[in-house]
Amino acid sequence: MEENIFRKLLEERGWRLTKQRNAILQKAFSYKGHFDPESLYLAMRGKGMKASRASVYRTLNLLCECGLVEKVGKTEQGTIYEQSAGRKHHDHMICIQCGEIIEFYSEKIEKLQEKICRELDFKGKNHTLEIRGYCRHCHAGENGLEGDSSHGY
Amino acid sequence: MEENIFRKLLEERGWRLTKQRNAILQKAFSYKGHFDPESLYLAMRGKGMKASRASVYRTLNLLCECGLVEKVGKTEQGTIYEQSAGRKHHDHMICIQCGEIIEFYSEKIEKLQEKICRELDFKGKNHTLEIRGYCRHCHAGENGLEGDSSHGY
DNA sequence: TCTTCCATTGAGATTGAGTCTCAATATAGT
DNA sequence: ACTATATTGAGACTCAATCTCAATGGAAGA
Repeated sequence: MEENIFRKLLEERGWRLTKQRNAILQKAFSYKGHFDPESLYLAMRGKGMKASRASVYRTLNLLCECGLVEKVGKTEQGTIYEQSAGRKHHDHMICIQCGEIIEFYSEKIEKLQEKICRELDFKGKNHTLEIRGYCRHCHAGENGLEGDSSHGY
Repeated sequence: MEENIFRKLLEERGWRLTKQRNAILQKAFSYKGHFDPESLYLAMRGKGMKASRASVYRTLNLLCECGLVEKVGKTEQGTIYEQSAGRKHHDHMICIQCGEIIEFYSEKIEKLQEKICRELDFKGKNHTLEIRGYCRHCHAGENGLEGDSSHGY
């Protein structure tokens, strides 16, 4: 039961595992992939478990500090989170048509980043690599119409 | 004079090069590096050239569509832009202590991304790679205290 | 030049994510 | 149970960004 991991991590920092925090925790981990605070909040209202918007945001921040959850990025619709406990690091492709998010991982890219950090004397803590474009389903039939081939794509 | 390039691009789309648009254009291009809409707006108020906040946001969106300017990313303080006309694509390191932004470019990383896109049948349009951490000046003297070495850094 | 038409502007209202406030409530330790 | 402290939640607040709509202004024709 992962709740115990949470409790331990929380207690190490002198935090309490309250009903609300636990509920938010459970809900966050019920998502296999990505989620945003507002959806999580609304989804919880539906069920018996409820917590205020303020608590949802507060708790998500705590979970981030614990390293159980992490911010993937900011979009027009707000911050996107995902659970990170036990998950391997990965990067994202985002379809700008349908919004699909595809995860990928490249050992080579990771290594190259480390190399560049060393070269520039930068102490990297984390990073995000986000490729925006059209997914398999959305670029079917298009003839590469508009724009911006300046990046070599 | 780059203004002519702008005018041509605007006219191609049936847009007018108004005083305000031109002023915003000039101001945006006066930045060598990154800028945000609010700063640009405030900086303009100071000078003779002025435009409303609404026009600044509207015009920056137009400039993005033209490809003259591009969104680098979203931060707590809002969207960061940079001019992209004539500039080579590059990625960013951001110091989470002092906010310094370091630009870098890696041909190898670019190529790897293209390869991964092909493999996953994803039509990449653009991307952002952002490494967060501590710059040369800010990590001096630290002993790698807190956190998150899970990414290999 | 005058007039009509339509794009553009700007002040302020509005939205929406996220944070803050603070009184009420819950919990831990004694 | 009592006290001290942590937490909660409703709603106020902040701030970026967009929207509204009356007023402005430039372009093209009469």
